[in-house]
Amino acid sequence: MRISELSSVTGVPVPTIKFYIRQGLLPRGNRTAANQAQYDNTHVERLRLIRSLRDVADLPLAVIAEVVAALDEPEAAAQGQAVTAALRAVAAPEGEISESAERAVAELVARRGWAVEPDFASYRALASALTALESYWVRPFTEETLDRYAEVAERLAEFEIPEDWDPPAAGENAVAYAVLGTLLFEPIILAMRRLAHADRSIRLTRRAQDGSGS
Amino acid sequence: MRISELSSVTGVPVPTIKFYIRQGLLPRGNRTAANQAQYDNTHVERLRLIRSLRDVADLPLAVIAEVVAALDEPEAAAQGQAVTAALRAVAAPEGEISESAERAVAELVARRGWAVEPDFASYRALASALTALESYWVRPFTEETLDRYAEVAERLAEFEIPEDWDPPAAGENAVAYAVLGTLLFEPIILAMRRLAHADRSIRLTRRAQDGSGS
DNA sequence: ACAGAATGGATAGTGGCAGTATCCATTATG
DNA sequence: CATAATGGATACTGCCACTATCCATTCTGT
Repeated sequence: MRISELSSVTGVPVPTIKFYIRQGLLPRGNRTAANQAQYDNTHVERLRLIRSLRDVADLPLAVIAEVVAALDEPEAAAQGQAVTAALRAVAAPEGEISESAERAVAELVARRGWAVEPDFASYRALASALTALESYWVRPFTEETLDRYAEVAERLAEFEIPEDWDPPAAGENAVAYAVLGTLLFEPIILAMRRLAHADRSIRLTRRAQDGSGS
Repeated sequence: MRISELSSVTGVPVPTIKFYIRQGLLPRGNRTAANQAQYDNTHVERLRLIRSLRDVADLPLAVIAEVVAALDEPEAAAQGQAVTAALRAVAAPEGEISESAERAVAELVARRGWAVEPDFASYRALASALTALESYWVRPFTEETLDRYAEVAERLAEFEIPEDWDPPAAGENAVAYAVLGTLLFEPIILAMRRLAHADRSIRLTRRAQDGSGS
C-alpha cells in the first residue's frame, strides 16, 4: 500500500502522515525506489493507535512518541514491561510533591497492600495530584476519604482486568490494548461520575424542596 | 490591596493578572485614581479558582471564562443553576455522537433511573466518549460493562455528595466548591485506578508465573 | 519637594505545539 | 509520453497562553 491508500484507510491526511514519520511516531515505509515505499497493516494500526492516544487520551505527540518507542523495544523482557513503560510515559510527575501527600500515598499503599513501588509513575502521579489538591482545596481530606477512593479504584481494576487475564507479553497489539484499555476508558469513567453527581444533586435538591417547600 | 500584593499573595505574575483582566477572567480592581485600583479578597479567590481550573482540571482559558461568567450571573435563580452551567461549559460535546452510543446512554440512564435530561452536557459527553471508544476499541462493550461503570460512578457520587449536602445556592464560593469538587478529584481517581490496575496486573502475573513456572 | 519605583492600561512580541504548504527530483499510470 | 503521485526536506501557519514594552500618571522614601 502506498501513502495515499494509508491516508484514505485511516482518515489521516498525507502531510500529517509524513509529519508523524518525521517525528518518529510512525516507521518509514519500506523503500522500493527513490520515491516509492510500501506501507502495511502495522502502519495502519500504529496510526490508529497514535490517533486514539491523541484524540481520546489527549496525549501530546511527544508523549505518544515515548509510548510507541516503548512498544518498539525489541527485547522480549522489555515487551512484558512495555505496558508499564508506556504508562510511565503517560503519567508524568508534572509538578512538586509535598511531604504530606507523599506520606499519605505511602500509607495508603501500605494499608491496601498494593504491590507498587514508590518509583512507579502512577504512584507519583497520585502524590502530585494530592499535592495540587492541597493547595486549592481548603477542606482537608482524611485517610478515610482516600480509602473510599481506593476501594472504588480496586473495584474498577477487578472487573476491568478479569481473573483470567493474560499478561500481555505477546507483542505490540496486546500491549497497545492494555495501554488503550487504561486510557480510553478514562473519559467514560469521568463522564459517568459527572452524570451520577448530577443525578444525586438533583435528587437531594428535590428532597430538600419537598421537605421545606410549599 | 494593589496589584503587586495580589500577585505576591497568589503567586501569579503581575503581567498575567493584567492579561486575565483583559480576557474578562478577573474583574477590574476598584479604580481610585487614573492609575490606581483596589483589589480585595474576591480577587484573590477568583485568581485561585482560575489557577486551579487551569492547573488541575486543565481547562482552556476560554472555558474558564465561561465558568466564571456563570458564577457572576447575578440572578438568584441562576445561582442555583450555576454549577450546572459551569459544568456544561466544561463538558463540551467535542465531536460526533453515534446512533449506537446515543442509544446505549439513553438505555443506561433509563435502567439506572438517573434524573438527567438528554440535553445535559455530561450526558452528551458520555455519548461522545462511547462514540470515540467505538472507533478505537474493537472489542464490543456490553450493557453489563456499562452498568458496572455506572455502579462505580454511583458509589463515587454517594460519598462525594453527602446525604446532608446543601444545594449550593449561597453565592460564588459554594458554587465554585461544587465545580472544583467535581474537577479537582478527577486526577486522583484516575491515578488511583492506574495504581490499582498496576497492583492487579502485577498480582495476576505473579500468580500465572507461580502456576506455570519453575 | 523630588527622584525613582510602581501602577493601570494598551499594543506588540514570544514560544510551544501540531500540523499545512511548497518545492523538488523521481517514479508510476492512463 | 503527458500527467499525477510519491518520498523527502524546508518553510510557513494558526492557536494558545502568556511576556515585554511603552506611556502617562501616582505613590514612596529621603
